Amino acid sequence: MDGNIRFMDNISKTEIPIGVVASATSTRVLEALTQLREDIISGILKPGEKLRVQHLKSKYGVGAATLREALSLLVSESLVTATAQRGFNVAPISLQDLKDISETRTMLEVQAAVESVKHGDEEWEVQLIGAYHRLTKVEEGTEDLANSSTAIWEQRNIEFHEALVAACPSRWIRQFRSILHTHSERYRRLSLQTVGVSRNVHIEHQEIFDAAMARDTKTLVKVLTNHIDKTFDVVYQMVKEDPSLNPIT
Amino acid sequence: MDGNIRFMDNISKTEIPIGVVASATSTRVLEALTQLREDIISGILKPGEKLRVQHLKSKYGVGAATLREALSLLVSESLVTATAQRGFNVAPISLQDLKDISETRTMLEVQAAVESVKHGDEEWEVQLIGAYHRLTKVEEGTEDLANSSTAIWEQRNIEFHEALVAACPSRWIRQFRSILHTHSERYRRLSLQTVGVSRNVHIEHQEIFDAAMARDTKTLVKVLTNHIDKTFDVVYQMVKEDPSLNPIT
DNA sequence: GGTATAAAAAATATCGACATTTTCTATTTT
DNA sequence: AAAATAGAAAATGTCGATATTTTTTATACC
Repeated sequence: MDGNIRFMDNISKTEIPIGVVASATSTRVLEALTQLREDIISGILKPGEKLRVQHLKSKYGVGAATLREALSLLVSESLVTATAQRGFNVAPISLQDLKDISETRTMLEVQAAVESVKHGDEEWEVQLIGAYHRLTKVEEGTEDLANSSTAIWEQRNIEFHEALVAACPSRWIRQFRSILHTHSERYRRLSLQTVGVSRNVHIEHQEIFDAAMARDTKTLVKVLTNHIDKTFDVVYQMVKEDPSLNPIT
Repeated sequence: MDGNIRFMDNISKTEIPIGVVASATSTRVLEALTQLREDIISGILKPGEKLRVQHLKSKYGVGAATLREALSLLVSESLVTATAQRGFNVAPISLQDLKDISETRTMLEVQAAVESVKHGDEEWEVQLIGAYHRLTKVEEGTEDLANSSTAIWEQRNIEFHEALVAACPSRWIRQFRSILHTHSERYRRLSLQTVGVSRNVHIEHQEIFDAAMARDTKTLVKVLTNHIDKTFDVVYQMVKEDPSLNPIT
C-alpha cells in the first residue's frame, strides 16, 4: 500500500495535500521510498536497526543523496528516525508504543468515523459499499488466509478503513489516523503470520459497516472501539510472548 | 482500552524519539532545516510558494542534495509538500485549514493536558511552574510587546504549552499536538504583528496554569478550550479580512 | 584485569556536475 | 483569435567523489 503517499486523482474537492504526492512519472526517490516502507513494515528491516546509507544504496540501486532523501521522507511517517551525525534508524518498537498507538488510534479513528458518518453523502456510501464488498470477498474466501491472499487482505483492509473515514472533514485527523493505522499494521505484521486465526475479523468489519450505513453513531463508536481493541489484544499477546519481537525488557 | 491497562504494569518507561533528533555537533542539513522552518513560519517564504532548489541553495549556502534533504525533513512537520518531478512547495494556507487545525488541536491538547495532570509528578510541577514564571515575566512586561520581545514571548509560550502536556504518557498525542501548535503559531504570525492587542492572553494562561496545578480537570478543559478558541477567533478575523493572506476564495 | 589512548576503519554528510523532466515562450496552424 | 506545437530555458532529480565525524580496533598504561 502507498501508506501516506496519496494519489490525488480520485479526490474531487479542492483539498490541499499533506506530505508527499506522487505524479505521473515516478522518481528514484519514490521507488526507494516505497520499497523501504514495505521492508520496514514487513520486518525485513528490523525495528531499531541502523540504516547504513553506504550499504543500502547498493541494495536499492540508488545514490547516497537519493537514499537519504527517501529516508528523510519516511521520517514524515515516523517509520524512520534521523539523528544528526549518526544517520538513520528504523523506528523501534515496544509494548508501550503499541499500546500508545492503539489508544491514540482509537481516539482519532472513532472521531473520524463519527464525523464521516455525519458528513458522508451518497458518493461516500457508494465507495464504502465497494470497499466493504471487496474486503468481504477476501475475508470469506478462506478460513485462514493463504500467503498470497494476506497481501490482498491487507490492502483491502486499509482501503475499507480509509473509505469509512473518507467523509471526515478534518484532513489532519485523517492524516494522523492514517499514520497510526500504518504503524498498527506494522505491529500486526511483525507478530502475526495470518489474519483471523483466533477471531472472526469479518464479523467486526460487518458490524462497523452496518453501523456506518445505518448512521448509528452510538453503535459505530462501540464496535469500532472494540475492533481496534481486539486487534491490540491479539498483537499484544504475541509481542509479549515472543522475546525476539520485543527488544524492550 | 482501559480494560487492558492491567497488562501494562510491566511496560518500560523508556521513551523512544520520533522524528529528527539533534546531537552534539550540528550539520548543514539541520542548519538549513532550522532556518527554513523559521522562514516558513514567519512568512518570509509565503504559503504555497514554490521552493526552487537551484535558487534556495545559494540563499542558504548549501548544496542541492543537502537542501533537498532539509526540505524532505520539513515534510514531517507538514510545513512543506513534495510532489514527484515538481519539487517542493511551502504548505498552503486556508480558512478551512485554520479551522481544522484549531479544532483538532483542541481535541489533542485538551486530552494531553488532562492526561498530563493525571500523571504529572513533582518534577512536572516544577517544570511547569518554571515555564509559567518565564512566560509571566514577558507577558506582564509590556502592554503590547515590542518586536524583540515578541520572539521571546513566542518561545516561552511554546515552552509553557509543552510543559503543560509534558507528563502525558502518549508520545503520539504529544507529537501530533506539537505539529498542530506550530501550524497554529504560523497562522498567528502570518496575520498578527503583536500579541494581546485585543485580549489579555496572560489571564488565559494564568487560568490554565492554576487549573493544572490544582489538578482541576474540569476547569482545565474549559479554560484550555477557551484559550485555543480565542486564538482561533482573533486569527480567523484577521485572515478573513486580509485578502493578501487568504489565497483561497 | 580493567581502563585510557591512539591509530585505523567505517559511516555520515556534503558538494559539484550532469541527465531528465517540466515549464515557459515564440511560432505555426485551424 | 484561440489552440496546438516545437524549441529554448529553467528546474528537478541523480550520481560519484570527498571531507568530516563516529565507531571500532589495537596498544599502552596503571
